[in-house]
Amino acid sequence: MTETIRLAECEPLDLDATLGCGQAFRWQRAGDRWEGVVDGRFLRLRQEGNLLHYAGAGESFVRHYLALDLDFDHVLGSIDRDPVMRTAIERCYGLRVVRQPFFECLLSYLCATNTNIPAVRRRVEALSGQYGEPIANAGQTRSFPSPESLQDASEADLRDCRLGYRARYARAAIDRFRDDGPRMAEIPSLSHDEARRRLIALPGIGPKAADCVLLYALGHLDAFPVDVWIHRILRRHYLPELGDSPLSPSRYEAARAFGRSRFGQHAGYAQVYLFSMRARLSHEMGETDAG
DNA sequence: TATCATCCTCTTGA
DNA sequence: ATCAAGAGGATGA
Repeated sequence: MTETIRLAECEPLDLDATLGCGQAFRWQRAGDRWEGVVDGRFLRLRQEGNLLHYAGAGESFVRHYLALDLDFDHVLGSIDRDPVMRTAIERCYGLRVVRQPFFECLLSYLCATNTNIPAVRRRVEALSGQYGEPIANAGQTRSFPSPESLQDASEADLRDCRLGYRARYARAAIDRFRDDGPRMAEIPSLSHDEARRRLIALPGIGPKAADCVLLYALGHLDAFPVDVWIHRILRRHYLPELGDSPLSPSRYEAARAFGRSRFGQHAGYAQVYLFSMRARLSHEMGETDAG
């Protein structure tokens, strides 16, 4: 660790919660620090109270990735609307939504359908190991591959990276980046609704994955992804009328709309805080946390 | 328009 | 040790 950021009073951070909550898949705890790859850089981070030690990138890169510029108390204040949320905020205060690279985030959440967090991590690591670029002074660690680096990967190759039936969708999505690159590159600059439509139009990307990309990569903090955990929590604490039938498209939309209207322009932060409390907030029938 | 079976990998429990 | 059951979203019938 070569450099240090002294976190100001208005820049609260809980690094463990932020990197360990399952929003980004390449972080690993190594003793008292975290190691991960972001946008081709091998980052090492360690938090010691209000000191954030870092190496592998410049201060502005680290600040931007961790969204230290965010008006944090304003954001949390805006979602602090009920006792459940208040508890989540108290337990995870300093948890932040990081700013992930678009393509990596898209493929990661394509790999995250119908599966759990550890499996996604293995897929992302396999893709990086096979097709990513080496990084100076990072040992065997490689970057997450670009669309260009993945052009040579066949569907079978992607299956070898444990994608399973998702390999076909991943291959087709990568093809879109090759064949329609400029249009894909527009997505980050579009409005929430328009970007969402374009994302859902991609093979293997449905409403949930699209909402994750909107929130974790495109900066739409009002996105509210609903996975089974959020669905359980909403059912238990907010919307008992959701019942316990599976999450159909209409039910998904109802849950999403509820989250967005209740928590407002930073609903995505509410989602992340609720998700981080999933074990405590959803104990209905001995469910175990898969991630 | 809404359900429902299918896809695959991994974990858990028998 | 081996294997069946189950978890988890997108798709297409």
